[in-house]
Amino acid sequence: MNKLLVICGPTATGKTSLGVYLAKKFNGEIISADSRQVYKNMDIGTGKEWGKGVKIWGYDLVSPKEEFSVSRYLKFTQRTISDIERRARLPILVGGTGLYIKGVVDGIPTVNIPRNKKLRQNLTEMDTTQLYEHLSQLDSFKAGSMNSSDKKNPRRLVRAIEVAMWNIDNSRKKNPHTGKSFDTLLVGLTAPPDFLEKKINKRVDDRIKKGFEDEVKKLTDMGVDWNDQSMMSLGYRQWRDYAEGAVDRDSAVDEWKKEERKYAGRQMVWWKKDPRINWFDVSEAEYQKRVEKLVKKWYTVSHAT
RNA sequence: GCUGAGGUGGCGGAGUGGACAAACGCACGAGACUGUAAAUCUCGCGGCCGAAAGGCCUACAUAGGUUCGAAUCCUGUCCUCAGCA
Repeated sequence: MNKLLVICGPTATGKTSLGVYLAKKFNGEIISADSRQVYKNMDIGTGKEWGKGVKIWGYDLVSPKEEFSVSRYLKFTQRTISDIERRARLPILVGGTGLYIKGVVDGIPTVNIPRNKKLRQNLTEMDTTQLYEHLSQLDSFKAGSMNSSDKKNPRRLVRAIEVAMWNIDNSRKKNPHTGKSFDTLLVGLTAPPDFLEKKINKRVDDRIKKGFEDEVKKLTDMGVDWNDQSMMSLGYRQWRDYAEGAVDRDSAVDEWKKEERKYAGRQMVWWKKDPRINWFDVSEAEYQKRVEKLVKKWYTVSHAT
């Protein structure tokens, strides 16, 4: 079975650095699993790290005016991973977008069911109760299996309806995306909250120093709308309030840092229930060596199979 | 010193006699997650008991008072801010 190394964990834990380090040791190439680095012209704010002597795939896939999705991401990774394997190198998936990693590692069965714009348009008027009611009529099983949070989440309800409609219209066809199975090693990076907070704050300050403000200006100048999916990213989104004069610069920066911290928390909620992840605390000395040891063991053992 | 406004939970801020442990927002905590995922959404958030229903206690600067009943009315005290001296 082909190998896939995954490095996940909350923002600002140094995933890419570790990825680069391991790529050099194990003849690997990195694939970014980051839903924001896919946008062109958003370099500083999303923390792209070029030129580290290792090939990094997954940056600059689309224009920031475009819509992106897990589906597109998975199509991209399928191609790219095959390509890396063909060259007999190790694919290293590195990133903080849990759903994207899940898609690659475990597959998402309904991912190839396309969006239905017309349907979505028609559904915008409905509130969550009505949406849920509607879903129940189309697919009572799905409706019944939703948890109390998703039942009140319009976005999820709309998609569930979309999937249900598709299934009705295409009952013959099967369109499963099971994903390819890999011999996967999952490495997770964490840090104590106060350590992480300092790192986050510093990183935000660095990004501003590197010219984040100009980057945002270029984006709006080239016609990217504040409401575009890409601009809903951390930092850009908080910058809007400053750019529009609603808040002063310092508050925007503080807000950005705060949201970044909250995001790290959400990321941990996603991963901490996955027992397959091997966790490492990046505030501990020599952690990279210990990861390397683990990877080495996995790398050599599976080669024999 | 005088006059006016005001002191509510970690914060902002509602409430002006009963449905108040106190709207709403923020922060905080816990979670969800199958084509927007750096997105979106849910729950909790004075204390104690309880699985829950619910119960008990302490609370709206502070000390008293009026009332069946007060964060809401009255009085004293202490603070804060604004205007005048």
